[in-house]
Amino acid sequence: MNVSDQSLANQLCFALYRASRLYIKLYQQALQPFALTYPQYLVLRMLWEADHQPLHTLGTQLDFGSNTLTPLLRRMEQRGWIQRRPVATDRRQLIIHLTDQGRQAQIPVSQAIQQLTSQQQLSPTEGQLALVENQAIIADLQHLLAHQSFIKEK
Amino acid sequence: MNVSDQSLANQLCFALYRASRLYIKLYQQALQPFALTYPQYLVLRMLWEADHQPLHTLGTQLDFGSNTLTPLLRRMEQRGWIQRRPVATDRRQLIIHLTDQGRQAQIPVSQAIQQLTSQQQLSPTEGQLALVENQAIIADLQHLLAHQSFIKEK
DNA sequence: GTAAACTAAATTGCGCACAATTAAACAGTG
DNA sequence: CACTGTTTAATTGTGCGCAATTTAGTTTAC
Repeated sequence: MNVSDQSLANQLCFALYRASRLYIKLYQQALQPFALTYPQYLVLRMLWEADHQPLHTLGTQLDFGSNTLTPLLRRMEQRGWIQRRPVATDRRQLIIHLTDQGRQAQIPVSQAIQQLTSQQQLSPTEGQLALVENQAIIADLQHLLAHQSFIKEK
Repeated sequence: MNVSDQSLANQLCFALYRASRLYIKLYQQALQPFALTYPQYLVLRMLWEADHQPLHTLGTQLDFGSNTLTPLLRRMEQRGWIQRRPVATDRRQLIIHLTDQGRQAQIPVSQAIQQLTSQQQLSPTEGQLALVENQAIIADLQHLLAHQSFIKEK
């Protein structure tokens, strides 16, 4: 963006911030009966897709560091969704895998989400467009932030 | 959205979540020299626009409750950006107004933000489009959430 | 083979977000 | 005036996010 677009960036950042919080609030309504939070649901979805992932891999996909994931996964283990297992070959790593409870939650949790998201009035076409636009923003910001931290090291 | 769009909603929610976090991370880089956080910057911008606002009004505009604003404003007062004054006519209310430091920060803070956001490669046209799309999502979600809480009360 | 560089998880500390509750003050009604 | 309902801020408790650091383990270079 060029120099005259302060206001656009401000509006866009704020819109993303509000939209994200509202969307998560909607998801939390569906997740509340399961005592799951949105970030925990994200972890479950990753594991439903591919079980037995190292903590590090989950972090890469969700853009979470160990400082976020370690306590989050501890809570999820306490509540019986997952288990955390050390790796024999590399004792730094931790493999996360689903419990039976975690696996069996997939269908009812997905249904609860669907029950709410299906009530959205937004057309799928507009949703698709928003998705593409926001992914472009993500790519742009990732590039910019990577470049910034490169500058900082100098 | 219709029932077949679980995956779209999931992707959209996650994209908003990631984009929001990345954008805020960019803003925090600009705000760090001033020891300001992004939500604190939002409050400052509201007050630069219109000083002497009640806590409640700030909360409405930013979609924050008193449970978020009360400690946030306390920290901002401690750091000299604002002052919190009781109202004579209604002792429940609290008027927030800028200090000299808070007023004088407008130009340097805005410049620091501009310095970073101007480096975005995203075209203003695309930014505009994303803004419009996301505002539609916000409106949709607000409507849906308001309706949901109406159901809950029954 | 071992010192240095690297990698991964955990820890620490702070500041949000937000649900739920409490407490205080105000406004309207009979 | 007392009563009821509403509005507003504050409080409490939980769970992220994330910068910065620490600890432990592994790989690489010499």
